[in-house]
Amino acid sequence: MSAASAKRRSPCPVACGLDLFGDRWTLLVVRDLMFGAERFKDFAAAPEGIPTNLLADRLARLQSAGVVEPTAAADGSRHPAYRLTAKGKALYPVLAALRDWGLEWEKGTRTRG
Amino acid sequence: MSAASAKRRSPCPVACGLDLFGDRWTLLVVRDLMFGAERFKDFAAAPEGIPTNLLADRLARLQSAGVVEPTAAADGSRHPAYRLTAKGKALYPVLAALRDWGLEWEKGTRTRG
DNA sequence: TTTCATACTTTCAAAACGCAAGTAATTTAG
DNA sequence: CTAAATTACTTGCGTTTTGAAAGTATGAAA
Repeated sequence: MSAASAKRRSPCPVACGLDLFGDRWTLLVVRDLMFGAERFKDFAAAPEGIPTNLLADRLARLQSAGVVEPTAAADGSRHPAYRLTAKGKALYPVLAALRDWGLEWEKGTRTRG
Repeated sequence: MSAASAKRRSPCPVACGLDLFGDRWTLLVVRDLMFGAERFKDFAAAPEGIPTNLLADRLARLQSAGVVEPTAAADGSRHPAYRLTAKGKALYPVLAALRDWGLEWEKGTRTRG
C-alpha cells in the first residue's frame, strides 16, 4: 500500500481532497499562489493573517503533496520562492466554485479588483 | 455589523467559505446529503467514520448557516431528518470540482457505483 | 413491555491552533 | 564594508478542537 493511501480515510476523491485541504488555511495559500504570490512574506501579508508557523507547515505539506514546488524568485532574490505545479493549478475550478458560492450566498464577500 | 461578518477573517468569498467548510468533515456531510442521506445514522454510516460528537456539531453548524434544514424523514419515522437548502444545493459545483480533482490527481480514488 | 435502534451528550487525552518571541540568513542603507 | 532592517522561518506555550469511547434518553419493534 502506498504512503498516501495508508492514511486515507476512504477512496472517495472528496474525502481524499479534504485530507489535504480540509482546514482553514491551505486553500488560501493556494489562492494566493494563483494570484501570483511566491514568497513567504507574500502569503503572510494576506488579509486573513495566517500565523507564520502554520504558513511554514502548510507550504511544506503542499510541497510534499506535489501541489507546490520551489522555484527561483521572479525578482532574482535568493529567498525561497514557491509556485503551483500542474497538480496545483488544477485546483483552479475548486477555488472558482468556492468563490462563486461565497459571492452568491455570503453577503458582503467580494473579489478584489 | 452582522453576526456572520463579525467573525469573518476577510471579505474574500473563499476565506468566508472556509470559515464554514474548512475542516475535514463538514463537506463530507454535505456530500452525503447530496447522495440522499437524511438521518443521523446515515451520516454516521459513511465509510470515513465521523465521530458522533463531531457529526452532531457539524449538523448544528450547517443548520445555523442555512445550508441544512430539518425535515420529515422520508420513511415517516419521527426521528430527526435533514436536507439541503437551496444554499446547500448550490454547493454542488464545489463538491464536483473537488471530486474531479481528486479523481484526476489522487491515485486510487473512485466514485461509488 | 422489554428489547433494540437511534440520536445524541459527556468525558478526556492527544493533537492542532494561534499568538508571541526568538533566531539565522538575506538585503539594504550608509 | 558594516550596521540596520527585512525575510523566513522555529520555538514555547496556553487554548481550542479533535477523536475515541462510553453513557443516556427517546423512538421503534417484537
